[in-house]
Amino acid sequence: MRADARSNHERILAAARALFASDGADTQVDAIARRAGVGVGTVYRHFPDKDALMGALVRERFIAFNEQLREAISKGEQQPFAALCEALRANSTALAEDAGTRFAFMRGGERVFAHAHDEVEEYLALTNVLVDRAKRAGSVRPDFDVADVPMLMCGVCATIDAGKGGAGWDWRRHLELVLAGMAAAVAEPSVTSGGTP
Amino acid sequence: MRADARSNHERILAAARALFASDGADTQVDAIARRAGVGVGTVYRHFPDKDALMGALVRERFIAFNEQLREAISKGEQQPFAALCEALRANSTALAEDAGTRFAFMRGGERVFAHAHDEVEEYLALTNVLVDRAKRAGSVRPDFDVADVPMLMCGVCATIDAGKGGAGWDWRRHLELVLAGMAAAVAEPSVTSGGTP
DNA sequence: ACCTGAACACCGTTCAAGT
DNA sequence: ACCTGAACACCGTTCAAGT
Repeated sequence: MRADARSNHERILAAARALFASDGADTQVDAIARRAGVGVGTVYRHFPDKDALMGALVRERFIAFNEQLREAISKGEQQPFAALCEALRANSTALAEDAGTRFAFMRGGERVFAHAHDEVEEYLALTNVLVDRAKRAGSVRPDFDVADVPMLMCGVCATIDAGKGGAGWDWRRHLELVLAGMAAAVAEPSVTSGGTP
Repeated sequence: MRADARSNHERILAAARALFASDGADTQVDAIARRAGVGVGTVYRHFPDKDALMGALVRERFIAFNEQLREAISKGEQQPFAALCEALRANSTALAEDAGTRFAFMRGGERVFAHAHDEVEEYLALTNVLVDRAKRAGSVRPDFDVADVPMLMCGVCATIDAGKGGAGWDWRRHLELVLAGMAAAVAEPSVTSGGTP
């Protein structure tokens, strides 16, 4: 790729992240092109459509998530559950600081996540290392599954977004309640008896 | 309101719910009008814009939520935590069966929820009755707050939607983990020490 | 190879004319 | 009072012309 093309590629992504963050659903491709200092056609040369732009943001985020997970894996051998919690806190904090990517997470559908397929697979594999260790140590409920992690994190992400919008919710609280639910604590009879078997 | 106008009003809402459910973000106002058997202008006569249409769906849903809460309040005097859990399960199940309203919940912003302001207030007041009873009974963590309920339910709603879209997530599982986190269980030291104070 | 931006297509919203 | 739908405005995407 030519040097100017690579520079355009990066500037378009940065512009998209900034504008999705500030304008959300009102973000226009024209505005992204203008902010990146290129013509609209150039945006479409680098990213086939708006979904691909959002997909690229999601992909970058998962690459960063995976880096944080690798760090937790290498540092947290002695306290597996604490390591898992710290990794999820680190992931959430990063997401909380990146409203543009959050927009892509929440508003992009399957088509958007498809652009990050490999990175999501790696995310699950790395998370599984942490979950598995914690389960062996007996500090996570035995019926907990790796697939529960993105499910619960999707909920935290929804709270981050809604929380900034006037509702005044605290995603850190949401995350801590979720971590408490993961822990191998003695749940009340009424909880464990009432749910899906 | 004239009888034909009231009938149109209801048919437009039903058409919107059905089309938001099947077409999501691709739902066109023209299509809603066609399905309701009216002209576009009539849609705009009843609902000033698309947000108002979504807001009406949200409003109807909260009215139904509140009915379910009142039922749980009147039936669950003896087992306050079980009553709270049952109410949240009933709310979630209703939402899981109404993809059109879910779309409005997730994609509508503050402007959409503003159309249901009073109903949301009542929802919080009714939920507080259940939470308060359970806290007095010692079965919900003492630091739990009513405002945590919509926050956590927002997460469950995100899972319902994402779960139907190929990810294969089970919102019932999400809800049960959330209920376990609400319970006054003995959390691991590593959880309680690491979060926001 | 890559870039540009005018032109096209699509859809939310309005409003003059109708009952 | 309420309804209709053609017309307008706006924005995602394309593509012929340029470097």
